[in-house]
Amino acid sequence: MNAFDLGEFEKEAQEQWTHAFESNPSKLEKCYLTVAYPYPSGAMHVGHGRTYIVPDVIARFWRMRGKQVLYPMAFHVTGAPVIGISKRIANKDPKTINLYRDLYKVPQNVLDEFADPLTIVRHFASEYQRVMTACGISIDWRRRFTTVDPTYSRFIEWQWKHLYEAGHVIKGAHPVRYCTVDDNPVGDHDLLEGDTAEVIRFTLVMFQYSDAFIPTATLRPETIYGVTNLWANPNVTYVRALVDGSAWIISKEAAEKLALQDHTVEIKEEIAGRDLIDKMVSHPLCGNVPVLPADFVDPDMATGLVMSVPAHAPFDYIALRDLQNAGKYAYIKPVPLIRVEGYGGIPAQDAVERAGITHQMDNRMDALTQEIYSAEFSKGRLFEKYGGKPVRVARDDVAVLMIEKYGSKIMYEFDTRPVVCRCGNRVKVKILHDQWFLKYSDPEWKKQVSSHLSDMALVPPEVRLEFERTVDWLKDWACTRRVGLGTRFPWDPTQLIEPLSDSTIYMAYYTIAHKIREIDPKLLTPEVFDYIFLGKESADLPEKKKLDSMRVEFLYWYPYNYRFSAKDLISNHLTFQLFHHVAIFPKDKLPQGMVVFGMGLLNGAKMSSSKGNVFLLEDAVRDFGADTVRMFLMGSAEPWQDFDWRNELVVSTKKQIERFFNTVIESKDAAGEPHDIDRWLLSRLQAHIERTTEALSNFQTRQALQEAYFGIDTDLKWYRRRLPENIDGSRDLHTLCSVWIRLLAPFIPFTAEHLWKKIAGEGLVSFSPWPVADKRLVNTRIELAEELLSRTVEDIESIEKLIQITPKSITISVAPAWKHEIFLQIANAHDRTTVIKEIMKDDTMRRRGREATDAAKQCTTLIHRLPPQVVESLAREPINEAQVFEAAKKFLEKEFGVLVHITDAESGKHVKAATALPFKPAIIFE
RNA sequence: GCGAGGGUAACCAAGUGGUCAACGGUGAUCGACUCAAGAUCGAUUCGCGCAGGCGUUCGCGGGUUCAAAUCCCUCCCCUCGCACCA
Repeated sequence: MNAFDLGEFEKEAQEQWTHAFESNPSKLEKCYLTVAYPYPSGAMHVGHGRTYIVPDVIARFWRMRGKQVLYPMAFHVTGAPVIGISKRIANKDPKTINLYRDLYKVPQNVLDEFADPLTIVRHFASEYQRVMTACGISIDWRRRFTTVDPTYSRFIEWQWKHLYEAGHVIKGAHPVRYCTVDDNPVGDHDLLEGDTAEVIRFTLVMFQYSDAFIPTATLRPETIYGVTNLWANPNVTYVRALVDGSAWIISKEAAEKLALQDHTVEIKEEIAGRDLIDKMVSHPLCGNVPVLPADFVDPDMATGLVMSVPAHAPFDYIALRDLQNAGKYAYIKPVPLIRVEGYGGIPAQDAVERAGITHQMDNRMDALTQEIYSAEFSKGRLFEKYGGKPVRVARDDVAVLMIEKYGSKIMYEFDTRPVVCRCGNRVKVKILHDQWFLKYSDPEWKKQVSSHLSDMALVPPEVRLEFERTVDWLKDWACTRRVGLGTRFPWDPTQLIEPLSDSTIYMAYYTIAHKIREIDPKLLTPEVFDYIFLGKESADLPEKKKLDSMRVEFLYWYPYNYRFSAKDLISNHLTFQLFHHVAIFPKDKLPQGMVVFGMGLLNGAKMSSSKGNVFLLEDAVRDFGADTVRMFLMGSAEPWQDFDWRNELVVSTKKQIERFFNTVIESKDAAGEPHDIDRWLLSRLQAHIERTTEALSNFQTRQALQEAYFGIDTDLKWYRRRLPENIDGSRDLHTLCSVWIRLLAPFIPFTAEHLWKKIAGEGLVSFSPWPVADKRLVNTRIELAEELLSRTVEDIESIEKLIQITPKSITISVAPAWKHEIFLQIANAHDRTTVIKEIMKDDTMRRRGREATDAAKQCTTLIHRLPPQVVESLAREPINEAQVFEAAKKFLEKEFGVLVHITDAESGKHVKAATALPFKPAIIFE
């Protein structure tokens, strides 16, 4: 059967591969590759395909190079997303139903089961395995697990015991975005609006108002000395509430918020905003000030009341000025308290007037506020009578003073609003207690990670800086959750370990996953894992024999050689796993390298499941064949670059595979005697082998394909052109095919497996030895001769096209010996600018005069234009050009259909002959 | 805003001082084969040129150099990350 049928090849190979990639410790050197396991909440698209195919190509490459390769896979099912999905499906949310039923093509009877979240991940996990297998990904499936397996939970508990004992896990309180309807913290992806909002810490300044307090929130407590009034919104209903037992006047919204931030709040009565206007309030640091009306005061911002510092806040300045322009409160004057370079006595006035702002609603107001805020913070200094400290110092000092002496409290609030939950409710800030953290901020821990990072191999090298910044920047990570799937947190079983935190050292678990299943989870105490992973002996270990065999696995495989993952995981997962590894494992078991992937585009637009802009991997395999999908994904971009899936390109990739297939089928039985051109072909092949090997060693899948496919294909074109008439390919083509199939086997394993059977008879190409370049077959003489010939052919073609006449004959005039001498001298010269003078010192050259200097100049230009390797070879050993052309005379005459003469330029009469240079003969049309 | 990466001909993309008018691939045009279509093969694809050449190009502008897509500076634009989420 010689037909090109990818589907047939796939069936053939799958039968032989069933258990082929199961990998056990052996005498061979190991190579352990791991990729971030998927969260199977939907169908795989071609972007996922690339994520798993890249490591597979690398795995297949190293396997052929004789290493014991481990490439395992598992499924991450802990976390909350699937819970939301199952709820939405149960509630018949049309968008979700559409996604799962129509796009992911989940059968209705399965969809009905999706009310149970675990069913969803189980369903898609088996789909993943099926499609990965269809793509030919060489995974050891015996080691498959999910993160809710009881044995895995025991492993996580063991890990956390160590983290805890090392002081990396701490308990604290923490302000979070919170939805009171869902009764849960709100993540970025759960926000309808306000995803850029940050939680800011405000100081509440407590103004005395008769028997109650009016708290105003500020970021600038030091400006208390310049307060001239408070602002209240006359159209808002405020409340009088008992907050921690004392009476506060605040907005209704504020009462609700404060109740979430460690305060007991009891609303007593409502107070109309207008009833507060013109009332006097006081604070020990600013004395008595009035409450003034302002429509801009937002009851949903902090306490709903604010203090006014017109000298330093542009908003306050304009609001006051507007009231005064209406003839009111003329007695109030801005009170400056900060001196700052670049501004006059009243900075807010200065800035507003300079910007020409006349109106409260001017959209430059925010920028102006920010400008003054920054200027005063970085360069401002309080007046002597207020202590004379720089603002950056005074701000904290005054805040502390207020909290200690004047009853101030802290209130958390967003910097921009509104912030709205997916459920439609306004998000608030809540202080969460009993929240546990991984202390990634710990400088000592960071230092260990940095130090290890500097020893790691990172691909591509540019990501190193990003990793370093991430390690610096990481803060404490909240590592427990209240909802979702996962392992219970050992010190508070009401909480779960957060899903990113349980996925940090699972690469070690793969080494034992297929064996630990045989042990009752109840027996898996921390001591058991201490033995397997750390070699710590202890009494009464169960199932010692099994443990020993797991210890052997771990010691053989670990540490992993490379971890593959998309670049968006640098700032969390990829860095987290380094923290956890350095915390748990000894130095010789720490990760050795990481490869970071780019993103996937579909026809130029970002791939996104939620937007429906995806091409399902299964459909791609069905429509184009697994090898086509693989070769396209590997060849269209290097792994770390973004790739763009476009059907038209995929179609042409399939044609390329077919061309390769046909070439091998046609050539594999060639038996002719080899000619010089065969020697050329094999010589070139050695370079392709070398460069493909180097590219794959560096994870450059695209570069490797350029060499292994297009490089060889181009050579074959020249080869066929040069083959003497009536002569078939030689038996060397068989050698070439054998090499070519193996070079392409990591990329298109199905086709390769099929062809290998045809050419080698038995054995799997997946386990056959990777080709090694044979130096003895490299023949630079022949390569140089062909280079000269093809360049000359190109020249003749371009002249022929230009002058548009059919010549009767073509004469090729090779350069005379003395020009070769000049060429050599220049090529070997250290300083090419002075070499011409050196040449002209020679008598015979000087006698040639101008002719010689011109030739020297032309040679210099030519040398710059030729590839350095060519110049180098020529300099080492010049070739006999006349001989090369004589040998190719028949070929040239066939190519151009006219008589071809070869002459020495000196003996030719034609003026053109004088232009002959080494490696660039004169061409004369007659 | 902060951090990282990037802008190359119709499109994708290689290329980090002279091998560069710029690899390779797509698309397009022409030609061969064919009754025809498809597939396949060959040629062309910045401008000019009836002799292998010249001119102008690598986000914009400026600089360094005998020589710049490549090094330096200003600016413009794009992508990714900025966390309690996989």
